[in-house]
Amino acid sequence: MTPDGIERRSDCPISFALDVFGDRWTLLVVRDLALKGKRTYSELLASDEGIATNILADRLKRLEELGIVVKRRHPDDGRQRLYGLTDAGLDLLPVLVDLIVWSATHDPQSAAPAAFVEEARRDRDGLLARLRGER
Amino acid sequence: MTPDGIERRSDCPISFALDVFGDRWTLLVVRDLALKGKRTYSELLASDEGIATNILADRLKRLEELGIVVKRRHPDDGRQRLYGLTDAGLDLLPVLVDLIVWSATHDPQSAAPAAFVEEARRDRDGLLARLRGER
DNA sequence: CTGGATCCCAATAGATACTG
DNA sequence: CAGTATCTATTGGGATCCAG
Repeated sequence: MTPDGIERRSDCPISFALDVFGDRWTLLVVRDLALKGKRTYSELLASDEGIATNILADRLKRLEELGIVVKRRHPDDGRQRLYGLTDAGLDLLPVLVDLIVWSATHDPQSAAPAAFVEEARRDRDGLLARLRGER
Repeated sequence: MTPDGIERRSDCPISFALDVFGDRWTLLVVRDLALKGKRTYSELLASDEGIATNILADRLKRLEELGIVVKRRHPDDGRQRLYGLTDAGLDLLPVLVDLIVWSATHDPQSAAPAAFVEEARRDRDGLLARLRGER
């Protein structure tokens, strides 16, 4: 156990990334914040994959502790919280784009948007800059 | 359940990728084959992270079924098997490189090789081409 | 010997019911 | 609405067994 709360299995950077994202839900939360414009707990809870509420709460807390997500109060409605990505979270956009391209290429049933994939292949840097700017 | 044995939680390509790689071990096996030059079961078993033998056997079987890994007999020693990546496996190199860069940037205790990370930032395409060629 | 398969059991993840 | 509690299912570590 280290100061940031991650149990490192080795000093390999890929291993560290898997200690953070190596489960079936964490990166889906990041996806919803990074690419789907979701901001509130209920929006995140209504994912297509049907994330359970305890899992969502756990992952949001963990991502917040890791400095990947920030939680704020809604300026108008004090009950609501707004979730967003930090710079460290936005830096995951390359990983998300790579995963989309890989799945589009190798999943026989891929439903990845063709225009997005084509742009990712042709002008990856431009796409990433645009996605980052949209936040 | 689909023909390829993956249970899709949705038709999202990121979700599909996580259905395949969303655990703490699968991508470590890919890493050892893609970047560490490991080829045999015993070499893979001796990872820094201490993968258990049942987990390694399970992940190799799964990756083979998914067309990401190929298993052959050793030409000289019939007892040994040689594992390697298919093209679909090599196409994960971008993901691995992105994860290394992300960890190098955001892990306060990162031990990522500085020269590798610098090259990934400066000439990502060149690095990927070279890594692919080395296999 | 290498490359697994199997089993037991502990630990963790996750679905569902419930609460402030 | 935004979580917590509880209960169950799955994963994984470690030992052992087995086949070529």
